[in-house]
Amino acid sequence: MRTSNLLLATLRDAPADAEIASHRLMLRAGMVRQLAAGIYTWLPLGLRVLRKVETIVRAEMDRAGAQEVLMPGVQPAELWQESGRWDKYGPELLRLQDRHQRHFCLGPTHEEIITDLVRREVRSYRQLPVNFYQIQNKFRDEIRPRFGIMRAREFLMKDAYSFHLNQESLQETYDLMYRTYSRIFDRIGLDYCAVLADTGNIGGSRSHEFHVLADSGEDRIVLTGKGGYAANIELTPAPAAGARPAATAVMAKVATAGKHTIDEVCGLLNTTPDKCLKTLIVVGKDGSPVALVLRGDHELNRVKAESLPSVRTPLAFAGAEVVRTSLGCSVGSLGPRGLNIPLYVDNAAAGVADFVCGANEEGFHLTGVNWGRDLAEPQVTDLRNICADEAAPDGKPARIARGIEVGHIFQLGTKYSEAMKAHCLDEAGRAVTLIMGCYGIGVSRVVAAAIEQNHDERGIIWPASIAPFQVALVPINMHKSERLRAAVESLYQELTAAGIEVLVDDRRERPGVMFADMELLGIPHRLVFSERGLDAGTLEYRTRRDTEDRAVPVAEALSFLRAQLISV
RNA sequence: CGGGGCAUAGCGCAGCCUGGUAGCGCACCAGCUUUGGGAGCUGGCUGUCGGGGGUUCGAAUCCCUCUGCCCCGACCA
Repeated sequence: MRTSNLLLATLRDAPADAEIASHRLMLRAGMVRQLAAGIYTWLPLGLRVLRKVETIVRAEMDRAGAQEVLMPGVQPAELWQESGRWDKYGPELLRLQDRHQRHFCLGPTHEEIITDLVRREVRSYRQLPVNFYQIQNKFRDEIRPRFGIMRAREFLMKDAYSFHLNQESLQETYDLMYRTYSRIFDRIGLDYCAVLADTGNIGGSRSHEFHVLADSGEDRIVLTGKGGYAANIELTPAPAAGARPAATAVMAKVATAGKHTIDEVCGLLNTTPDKCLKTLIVVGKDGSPVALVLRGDHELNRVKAESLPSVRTPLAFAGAEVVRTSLGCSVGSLGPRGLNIPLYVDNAAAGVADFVCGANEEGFHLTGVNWGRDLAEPQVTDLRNICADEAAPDGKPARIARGIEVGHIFQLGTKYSEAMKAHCLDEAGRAVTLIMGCYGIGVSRVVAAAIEQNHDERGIIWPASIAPFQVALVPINMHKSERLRAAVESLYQELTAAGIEVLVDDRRERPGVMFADMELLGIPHRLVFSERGLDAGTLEYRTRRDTEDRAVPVAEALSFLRAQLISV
């Protein structure tokens, strides 16, 4: 490819609203352009990368015996009503009507469609197990699309669905997919890990997420080292508290006017957050408030809270108004003592003696409060996120890292097959409900995640596996030298014939501009042509990560590059 | 959805408070000079100032309204 024939839409400045590195760089490098909130056009350069990821994913899925299909993006409401998700999915499901006022949605995922297909086409156990996959755009009307391609509303996903006669068969395919995903992310060359995960909206039992480790990740994962515990923090149990110390203080009410935050109250009362309890009011199943009590230095875990029977899903905090009218004071003065609403207390909060908490009276807190003496022994549960260095379930200290979820595999069980009556006959001729697994990879997100993990101040540094081009040829002042033009052209033909993807910068630009653009694009290898070099019979070579040039004899350029392409 | 912010040329921004008929940098086009790390000079193009309504002799500027985009959203519970 020649830059004269490529939409090289590089920008010196990124739009002001691009927050994270991958978003800025994808815009600056001319990979994508935003059309609407969370909706992007892929430009030629970006599409090359996206296709690279897709190709690797497809090859490994095929290798694992999965069969590719392509399902519709627009899906009839009937199937979603049949599975029960038409009502449960919520506003993330973009619904629309056709000219006959029939209801449809844009597919955020395809369990219903594949289950419908399989119940029609698969009749016998002899056809099982099967695993169908597709690589297709999905649409999820996210509350808040952000970070560019990372959390877009329309995005490219590989989704696969497997069907089985029994749990053992599902487990086999699940394990195979686990290995396949590992191969995929190994091949792409990302620093990733697989962790135990919550099943969320899709449903099912066992599941693993694959995370690319990066500080900009929206998820937090708990790790205890190689081969140890690895899970999303959402479902990592926090360790139980030790025995509660004996009460020593006398309960007292103190004026704390104007002090609402844990830190403010600690400052005033000369204590620390771990001696304070905070009381969060969330919306209950029936709409009435429910109190959750945590230690002042701990964080509420959303998934754990949502698993409480009397808490409404999705978790929502009660509004300030509701709190004031139903509980008689503002949120900064709440405490568990004397609250006559359902009260759930975190393990750690239940283990504190002589604690500080709000008095449920505007401008007052209580000190020296003790469970079982000043208020009833609490109903104890695990409500919080585990903290760094606390004991993980395997007993080792937890390390907490940030991750970008790029893959997720689930054992769905019979959630969809039962609701949609997907059966087939077993060896004895009995109708058996199929058992399902499902396996997703955010293909477009992988592109963004790769950039998050591989960039510097000058631009993107692509892993070779997904770079849009392997080699950039940069001629200096080519318009002045026919000899130089001929040398570039000759090597370009030679490399192309050898199957190497080359981008020749044939623009009549100054060297600085070409260097800067090629580095922004993140092309792994660069060869610079100059009159000076040709006089010496050499080209200058450097990789995207180098800062020094190496002289390479023109005649050896091809063999040299071949060797480099293998080693890098 | 709640809270906040922004909307002026392709991108980044100023002008708005205090109303007087739109500007800067980059990009783009032409020419000349340059040519090893985002060149210099000269000349040029580019705007329904997000849409609609109102106030006014006059609105980018003040008021109302709609739309779009962005940020934040337990840790004040």
